[in-house]
Amino acid sequence: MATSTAGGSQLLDRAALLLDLIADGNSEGATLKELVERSGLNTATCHRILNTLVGHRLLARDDKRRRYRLGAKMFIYGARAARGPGLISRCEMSLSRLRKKTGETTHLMARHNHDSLCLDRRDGECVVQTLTGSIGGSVPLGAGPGSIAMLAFLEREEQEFILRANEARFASFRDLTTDKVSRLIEETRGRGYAVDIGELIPGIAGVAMPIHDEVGVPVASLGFTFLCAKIVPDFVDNYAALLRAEIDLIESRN
Amino acid sequence: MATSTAGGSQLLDRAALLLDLIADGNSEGATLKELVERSGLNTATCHRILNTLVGHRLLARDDKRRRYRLGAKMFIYGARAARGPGLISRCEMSLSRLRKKTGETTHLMARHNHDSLCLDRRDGECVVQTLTGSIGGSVPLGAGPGSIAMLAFLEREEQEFILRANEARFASFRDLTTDKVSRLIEETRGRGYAVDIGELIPGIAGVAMPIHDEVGVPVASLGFTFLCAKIVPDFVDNYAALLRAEIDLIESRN
DNA sequence: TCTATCAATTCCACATAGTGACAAAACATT
DNA sequence: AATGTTTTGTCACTATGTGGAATTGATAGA
Repeated sequence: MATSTAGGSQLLDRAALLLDLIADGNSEGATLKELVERSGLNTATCHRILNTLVGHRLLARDDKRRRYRLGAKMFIYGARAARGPGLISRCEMSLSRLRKKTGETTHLMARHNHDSLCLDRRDGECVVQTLTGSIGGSVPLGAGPGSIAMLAFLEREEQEFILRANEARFASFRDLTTDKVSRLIEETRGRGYAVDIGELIPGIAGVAMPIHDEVGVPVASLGFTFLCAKIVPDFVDNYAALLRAEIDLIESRN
Repeated sequence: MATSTAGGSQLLDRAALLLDLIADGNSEGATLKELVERSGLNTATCHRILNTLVGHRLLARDDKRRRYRLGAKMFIYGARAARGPGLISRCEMSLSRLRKKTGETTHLMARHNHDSLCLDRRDGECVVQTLTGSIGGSVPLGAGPGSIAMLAFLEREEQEFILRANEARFASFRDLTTDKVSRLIEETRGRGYAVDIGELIPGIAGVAMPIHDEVGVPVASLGFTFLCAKIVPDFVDNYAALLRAEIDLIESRN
């Protein structure tokens, strides 16, 4: 998970760790006890840090003060960050253009630890079921083309680590196994983009391509979700070409 | 600004303060020097904290490492928080319903320090110019109905403080002065919701109503933006009734 | 190209701020 | 009433974070 900032400051590192643990919690909200266990911190220390974060509204307490979750400040910072010159605003136009050109549902996914998370999307003309649902939804890295597109271009070592970590979670997806994901990774590497045709959700297909940061690490992906029924020869290639063009544009602004 | 958590932890308090200062920076990005001045921290200390936050990707450095802005984690936390049982997801349905019933642009605004910020919105059938633009945009508290709706129901003392703080910034809005805002506040208090008919942007009107938290403090507002030309008798009242109904629903879930 | 200036970064000795063990009160859940 | 969990406190210790000063790095002007 590489939560070690080395020359950082202990308290801040711990606070950041707790924020991450809480953000990771699949179901929303983590209890003190869980956080103590997962972070390895002393109960008193953990509680003190959480309290301070709640005080600053970076976290919020719920259910009659028994569970911690991300706080109101996070909405605000998130919204603010989205406006700044970050990923989301750099991809905004691309999403809209892709949506307009094709009429399909388009999305921007980003990586967060072992998950792939929907940062932004444009809904298509016909409503299709997507893995992540709307903004904020997440799936284990490895499930779905948007997710594979990122995973495929990570370092081998990291890939394997993530595959092992997510192994159990793949079970809840149709026919998904570590082996299958490995195969998809190879295909995606060869092809340059990820494709899924009705494998995860019957009748639903997806194409996605990774976005790399300045140093070449894949940090996000741009993709389409559409109905398998629409596919005709060259259909997928054409969509991939559209993605390629937008991503070239996005990456050129790095 | 009440950034004192009293029994908090110094380092965390400072880090939270810096995050806020950076998020507040109207133009994106703040330099170390600015942050040192505005926070009153020692340069070295400030630098160390910022570095650690950058290490955790809560902040990001730009322009060849010369400016700090909100980092990638903020997108992620923001997106995650939006999904949880917070304001955004509690209002999601309401926004969509309001948009559907009226065909107008609807938005959810929240308060952040002295600003009012667009957390979510649904675009209407005809594109209208709005004060805040899309998600993440902000205006000084006092400008625009979505903003007045919140300001009007704050404590008097706080209102006055904010008015004084924002005085200079009102100048960049059409005909806006502290006096005028005060007048609008009174009207809004009496009426229960805020209305602007072509005053800030010629030809554009807005209605907005505050959302209160568990203890009755206004934390957000729900509103419409539409063309003045559409207005007929009872038009605004009808829209206000729609807002009222949705907000009752939202607040009942507190 | 060289120099002056201001900003950003690194260093380091010191004291404060945060730690964790323990205990006990306040809540929840059964 | 009994159990388990969360919250609040106290306290001695020292690792942690602090800030002054020095170093390095950028920018602009000559």
